[in-house]
Amino acid sequence: MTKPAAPDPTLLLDNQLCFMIYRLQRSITDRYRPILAEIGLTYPQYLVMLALWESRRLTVSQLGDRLSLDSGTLSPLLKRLETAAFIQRKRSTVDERLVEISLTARGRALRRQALAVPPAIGECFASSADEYWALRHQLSSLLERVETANAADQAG
Amino acid sequence: MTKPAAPDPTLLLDNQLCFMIYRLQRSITDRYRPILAEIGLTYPQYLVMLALWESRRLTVSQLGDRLSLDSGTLSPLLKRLETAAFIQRKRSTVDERLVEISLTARGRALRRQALAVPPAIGECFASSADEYWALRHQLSSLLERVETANAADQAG
DNA sequence: TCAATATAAGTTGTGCACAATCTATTTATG
DNA sequence: CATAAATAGATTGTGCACAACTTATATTGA
Repeated sequence: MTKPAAPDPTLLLDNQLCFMIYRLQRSITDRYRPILAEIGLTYPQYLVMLALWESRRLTVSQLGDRLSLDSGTLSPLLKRLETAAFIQRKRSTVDERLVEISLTARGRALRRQALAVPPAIGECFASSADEYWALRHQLSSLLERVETANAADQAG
Repeated sequence: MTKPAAPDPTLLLDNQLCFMIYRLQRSITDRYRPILAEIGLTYPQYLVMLALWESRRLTVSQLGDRLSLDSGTLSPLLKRLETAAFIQRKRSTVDERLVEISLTARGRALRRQALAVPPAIGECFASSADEYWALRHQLSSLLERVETANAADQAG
């Protein structure tokens, strides 16, 4: 008779909140993928476009701050959005280190189509407004705790 | 005087729960990265090892079911774990389509070191047991809703 | 003024994720 | 039994993420 492989519950996969959030994130991306594909975007590209529809004109590092992404991720992503003619990149004349990202006419026009995305996703996140706000609150405090812990590690 | 760029709140980045979960997932991975690096694992590799510490022996597709990953992701990942001598792969003699993944001595030994991971992550997920279980419940019902919606799309 | 430092963006290399395809094996069916 | 269909796993190609490095420009301060 052999001992059970993992008697200690601390390492059980299903006890890990991180595993739940890992699956949740991929599930959500799965849900967005076919809907965003219809308007020619991936999920990270959609987030960039959301940021630009709010701000029209951002430097690469401002976008990075907004989305918590570095130039190693953004540079090639933005190149693809430029190839798709949704955005323009222009060196700033004031400070030639900066590259300013702005929407093209096609990028601005895409916003009308994107308005159909949230309804198409449906109510799978929350079945009521109350639930939505409760969840939003929980997730935001969880996010803050993790980011604070990370920042503390960075410093200490 | 120009109109605000995004008067419609449905496309505001910060109103998207998905964006919160996207950042949360990356924040959590950031938190695990340095801790797991000390025992020579990435975060997805850690999840695979957790599954194997529970089951000792799994086929590639059983692992895929457990983690919701396909062979396109698992094959190269398992190859890296094999190179690191944490796991072994062996063709099943009963059904030669199957590849059985099992732990090496080194892989089993790694479990003792991994026991230090959850304490090292600390209490950034929940500050109390009650909060932990509440969060776990919320996330699991959210996950189920999204997966159900995805499955419904698949069918319909 | 001009050398040290800092900042912005891009590049390179590694490792997931996932779609699409391929090969080998097994099971189902005529 | 022979062939069609299904299944398991690997491979290829694309697109993030992120670390480490490079180049160009700006800022600083001796």
